[in-house]
Amino acid sequence: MVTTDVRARRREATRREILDAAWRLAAEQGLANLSLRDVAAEVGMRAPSLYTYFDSKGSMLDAMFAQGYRELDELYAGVRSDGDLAAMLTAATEAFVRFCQASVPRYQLMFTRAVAGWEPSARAYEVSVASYEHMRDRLAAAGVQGQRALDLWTAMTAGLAAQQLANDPDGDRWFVLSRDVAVMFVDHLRRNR
Amino acid sequence: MVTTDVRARRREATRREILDAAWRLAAEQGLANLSLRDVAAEVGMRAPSLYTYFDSKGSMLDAMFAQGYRELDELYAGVRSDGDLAAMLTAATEAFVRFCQASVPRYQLMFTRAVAGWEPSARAYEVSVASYEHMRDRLAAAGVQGQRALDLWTAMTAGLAAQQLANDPDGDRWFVLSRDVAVMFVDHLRRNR
DNA sequence: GTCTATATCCAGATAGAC
DNA sequence: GTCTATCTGGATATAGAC
Repeated sequence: MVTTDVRARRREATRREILDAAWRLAAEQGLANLSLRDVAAEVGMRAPSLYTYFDSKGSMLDAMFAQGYRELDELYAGVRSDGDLAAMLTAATEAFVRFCQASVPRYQLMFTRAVAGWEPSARAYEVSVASYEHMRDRLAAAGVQGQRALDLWTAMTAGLAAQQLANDPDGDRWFVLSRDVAVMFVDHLRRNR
Repeated sequence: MVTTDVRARRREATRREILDAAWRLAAEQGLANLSLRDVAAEVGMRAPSLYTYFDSKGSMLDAMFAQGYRELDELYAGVRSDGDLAAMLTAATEAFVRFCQASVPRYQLMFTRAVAGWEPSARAYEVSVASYEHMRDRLAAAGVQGQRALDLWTAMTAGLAAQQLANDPDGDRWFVLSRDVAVMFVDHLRRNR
């Protein structure tokens, strides 16, 4: 049925519009203060109409959460891995810090528990796990092997981003340490081999 | 006036009781869900009575925030600094991760923006700055000099704690990397001298 | 698919009696 | 200093008309 297909596309487009509006408002007034009323108003609707597109506020947040991890996945996929390891890790770290700076609410939704009564559903969580596994495999191929090394790495990149956002959200203070972290880490790997 | 003094003490004791109750409830039901009604009930009062002891919910959170940084300050003051640098940094990192694990709401209040409409007042913020400066001075005395090195250090410890709380709140998975981080960092300092 | 109207609930804060 | 009663505002979600 062609008409059904058209309607499905239209529906998907509206869902996108709603999510875009939600991100926009979250950036303006804080993720924790995001309300369905405001999101609806932002797309020219009233709150109850949103329930045509999402089962609940939680399922809308689920969609945003999964979207964030798909974006991170794409970002990491674009990091060049043909140079030496330190160069690749530097690029990955810089990309990650910029990714976090680009949208504070996205960062909060993906990496902190900033929304009061919500946590990602199992379905949404799977997307984040897939993203993590892709990163793990790419790093392993580049020479970062073992859970312990990977944990050390994620802690350092998470720390850079956290400090950058908390203390210098629009600046470079921790971003510029990306290369130091990468070199330090590569030296650490060499020493423990 | 003796009576006034007694009343001031009593008042201070009640303030303590209220803060203890707030921490307890925050641990049970989440910092973001903390309400004055519940805190009041926990100490056997009704919500309006709390306004005798705190101007607003925000000022209660301010007191909790400042309390957290005073506790962190004491913790760091107790870290032995007579051994070699790597040993001291390992101890400091382990202490910090345990400090964060000991109270998730305290961690959220101090280091994230987990409460919707609140941020620390200027007075409360000063306490956190003082704590930071003490840590900075202690590290400088031990051989960690310069803003860049300090920023690198805070990022790594913040990252360990963040990953530990997010992915293994009651475990050791990132805690056990404290020594690796310390040694890695000391090597980095030596190389850049 | 969108609306109005409403149910239900909970929050912080204040007025004023005792 | 503590209470009851209330103000004010906001949230998610549902019922049912159009």
